[in-house]
Amino acid sequence: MRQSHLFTKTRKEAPADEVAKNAQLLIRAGYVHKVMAGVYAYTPLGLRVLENIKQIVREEMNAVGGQELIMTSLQPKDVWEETGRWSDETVDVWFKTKLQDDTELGLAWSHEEAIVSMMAQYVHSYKDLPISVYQFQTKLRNELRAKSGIMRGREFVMKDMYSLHATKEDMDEYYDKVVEAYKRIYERLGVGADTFVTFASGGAFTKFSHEFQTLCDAGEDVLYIDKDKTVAVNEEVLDDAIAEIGISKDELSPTKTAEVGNIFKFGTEKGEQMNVTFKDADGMDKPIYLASYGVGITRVMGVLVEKFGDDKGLVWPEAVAAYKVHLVGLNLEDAEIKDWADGVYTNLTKAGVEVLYDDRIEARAGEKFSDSDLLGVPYRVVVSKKGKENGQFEVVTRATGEVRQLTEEELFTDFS
RNA sequence: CGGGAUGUAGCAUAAUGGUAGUGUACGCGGUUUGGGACCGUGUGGCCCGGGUUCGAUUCCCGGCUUCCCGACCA
Repeated sequence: MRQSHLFTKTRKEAPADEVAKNAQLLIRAGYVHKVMAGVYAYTPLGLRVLENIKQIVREEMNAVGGQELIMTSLQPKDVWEETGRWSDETVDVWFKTKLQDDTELGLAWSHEEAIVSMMAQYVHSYKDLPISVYQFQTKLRNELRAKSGIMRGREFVMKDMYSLHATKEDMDEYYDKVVEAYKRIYERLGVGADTFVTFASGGAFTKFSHEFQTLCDAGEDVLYIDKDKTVAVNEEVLDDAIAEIGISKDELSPTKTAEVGNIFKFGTEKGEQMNVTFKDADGMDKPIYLASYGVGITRVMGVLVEKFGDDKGLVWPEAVAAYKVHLVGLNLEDAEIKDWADGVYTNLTKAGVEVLYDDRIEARAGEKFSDSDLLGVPYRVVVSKKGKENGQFEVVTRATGEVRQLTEEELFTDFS
């Protein structure tokens, strides 16, 4: 991508109304555009990051047999009434609307009921199970208070997977597999060492529910963690947990974390409420077992910004960066240098390297370097008159600041 | 939803009961050219409604917006 073609521009100052680091940096660098409180558009750079995160999640979900689909944002009322979750008293984040004939509709804040309702048409026998389906969907939640930039919005992208089983054993076994898949996801996203699986709190499903919490100052949760990071307990269940584990509270220290995943087992609850059953080997009707598994894709993006961003701007883990290489062209007013830089860009791209090429002729070096730091692309490769003369490229690793001088051959070996 | 703030140009800000200044960004001209350089010049603005007043961006009332704290958060 030629930077001169990007419609987004970097800016020196963040809007005064953004306090969250993630929103400040993402807006300054041109990855997101704020539309209203808790609602952000993803511009081309931001979308690429989002898609990269999704792809990692997608690969891991596929690896445990998940089949991707996409449900709808418009939800019929009756399906949610079957489980008692249409009521605003029970679910206070509903956006509701009406068809022109006054039929009430809900805008999906989650999809358990939607999935189960759909699956009633496809699941008839124990031979049809298990089934695991997932989607990336925009969830709409009428939060009383949006906050923390893209980490808690009213509209956000979530990966939600649902697994249906004939038996509790099968569900439990699959659930454990997904826990491992989730660990791989966070590992690949670069936050594996800082992410903990904890018992979730609240509701009737506490003991069947787990959260994935990543250390993050901007998070809303508090985890009690021991020195070796082997024990991590959610503050909300602290007293019960330390009693159970037999550990003293003094050995744990509170740390702020952000919830990046939440998984839970419904068991047969939804199947019973919605009368979704299958025939077992004896020909008896049995309610399906259901478990669900969520990852907040946009929130994860925010967490990565919060964790890795520094005073100069964004710092993306290589696995999710919008581009791998930021090719920064200097002295481009010199046609000879420009041709050469263009050639490097073309060849790197042809070699399969994702390159953002700062081909702006009028921008000065200082501005380009500042932009490069702000954009957070993992590797900056400088092409300049100086470099052309000595046949070398300056390669700077954004995260560490490490500087290398590579020949053109080394450059291509390194990056393709 | 309770509490506290907030609203002036694309962005960041200043002053003001008599229609608004600066920085940045943007346009044009010129000098520069490895860390947001400089000179000149130009374009562009008072959240909405009502009230007080000769006159309101300013004061008052209401609304809306955005942010923060709390509550909430399958």
